[in-house]
Amino acid sequence: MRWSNLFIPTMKENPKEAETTSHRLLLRGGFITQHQSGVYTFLPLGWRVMLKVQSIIRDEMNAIGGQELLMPALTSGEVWKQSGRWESFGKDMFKFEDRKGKEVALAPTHEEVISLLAKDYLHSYRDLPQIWYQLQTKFRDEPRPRGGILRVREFIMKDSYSFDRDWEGLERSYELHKEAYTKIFSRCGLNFIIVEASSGLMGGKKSEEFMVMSETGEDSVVICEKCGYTANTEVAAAGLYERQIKGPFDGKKLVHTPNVKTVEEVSHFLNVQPILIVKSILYSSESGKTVLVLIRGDYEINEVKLAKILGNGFQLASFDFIRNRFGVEPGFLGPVGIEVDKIVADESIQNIENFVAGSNKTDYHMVGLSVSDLHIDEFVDIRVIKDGDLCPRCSNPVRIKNAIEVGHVFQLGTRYSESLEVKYTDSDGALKPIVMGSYGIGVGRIMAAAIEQSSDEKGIIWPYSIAPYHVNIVEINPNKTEQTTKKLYEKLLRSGFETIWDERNISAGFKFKDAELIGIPVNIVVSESKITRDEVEVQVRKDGSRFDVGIENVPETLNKIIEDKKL
RNA sequence: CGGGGCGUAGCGCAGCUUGGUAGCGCGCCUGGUUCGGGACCAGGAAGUCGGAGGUUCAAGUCCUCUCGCCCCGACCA
Repeated sequence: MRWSNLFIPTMKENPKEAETTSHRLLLRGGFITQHQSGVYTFLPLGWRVMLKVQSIIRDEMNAIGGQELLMPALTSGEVWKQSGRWESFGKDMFKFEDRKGKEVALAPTHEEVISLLAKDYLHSYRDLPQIWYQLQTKFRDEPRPRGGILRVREFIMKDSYSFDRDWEGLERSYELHKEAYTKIFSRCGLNFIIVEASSGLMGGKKSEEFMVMSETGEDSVVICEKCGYTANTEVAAAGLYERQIKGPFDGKKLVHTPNVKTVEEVSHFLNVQPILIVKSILYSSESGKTVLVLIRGDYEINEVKLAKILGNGFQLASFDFIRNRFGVEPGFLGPVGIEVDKIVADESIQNIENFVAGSNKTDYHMVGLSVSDLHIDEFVDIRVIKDGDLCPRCSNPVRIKNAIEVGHVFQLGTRYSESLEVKYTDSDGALKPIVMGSYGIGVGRIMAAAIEQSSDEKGIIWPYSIAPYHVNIVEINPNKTEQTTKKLYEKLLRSGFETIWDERNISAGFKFKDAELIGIPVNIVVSESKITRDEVEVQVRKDGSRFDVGIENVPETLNKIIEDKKL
């Protein structure tokens, strides 16, 4: 298409609301525009990228036997109540009433809907396995949308679901998805890693995430460069240093620490490192059971790990609960002499001696304590792994980096088939729950991640596979070279290159800036001087290289450049 | 939900302290000159100053309330 007919509203100046690279460049390049917090319109250029990504996804999903369908976004509240997620999603789900007063919800995901679909149609082991997928808009009322298109409230997701006879079947469907995902993200030009993950609200057993390393990512992952262990820090096991650390205190005693509550405050007040302070954190269950959790002051509690140990139903106790039950201000809670049902301690406590803890008396701490004073029932790993901690597999110090989650695969097992009674008759005549998997890809996140990973100060550098167009013809003197340029343009189209032709009557510099901003992989400069020698200039966006090419040989040369430079 | 910041022309901003006819740059429109790195000259259009209420002779500016957007953090005692 001719640029003068295209709708590409580029901006010279940075919109002030955009901080991350992808957000800024998508807005400036005229790819997206914001409608409200966390809700965007994809403008023609942006939508072309989205369509390309979706096309790659369809391609690879179909290749593993996936069948595309489309479920409703407007769902009945009833189905969520059946699975119990009406409550657990809570405010993250957009819920409202229709005119008859019936509760409905905009689907944040589709496990319930598809499970009920499977329940209606899959009755025999002969119907299994199945892989069904859709590309559809999801709605989640995120407390805080951020990073432009990275965390939004309305977004397009590819979600697929597998239905198998047994766990072995699920394992196969799961592996097929991992292979398909690997191809999808590779074809989209992303560098990614697969990490162990938490299954969170989805429920189920095994789960892994596909992560694109990026400073702007909201997730943090652990990477061991020695043995290759990778995991989301939400679930990463933490290795432990053997060395012992001793405090400076002269015997066990109570010290006056008026209004000194946090680890940081205690550390300053007593002039002792955080590592020598034991934090005491109280969890309580609805039935009134209490567990005191101890952790070293330099660590934080990993709620995911803790939930596995305590079981569901335990929550961080409120300040008032602590005051009423123990008659002490929360900041001075401690293990010595406290009456709780259980005391659980992180393993890291074993490595310290002669340390500080709360005293259960407001405005006082105990110093000079050792592990044997604490009456610990159980030592466990409940800490959030830190940069430099030891790898749980090989004890090499690990690194922690930010990442963007672009895909997530779950082995759901029978989480939904049990609660929604999705059962089939097996060959032995027995009624069994279908074993399910669930697999998601954020389409918009692929687009954003590609930019986070590939851009420069001039603009976006699209991977060829998802670029909105392949080639942009920059025509320097439109009124003098039109006939030749038109021929070139048409030849490129016939050769299969998605081409735009910038014949706008504006200065050359303007065209170059726009071209670089929107990141088309190849620019072809047509100028009067080179035309007289039957040549044009080919510019590669990725590395800035330029070649004078005979006008007749352009398509062949482009194919060669695309291959040589791995665009 | 807690903290911080910002709403003035399509975009980026000034004006608010100390109330007195709404401004700048870019973009847009018309005409002309340019034409390989966001051109130049001349002329022009465009703003309920986020919204409501109040104080005042007079409010973009002061007061109250409210809506929206961005960033940081979310029970770690």
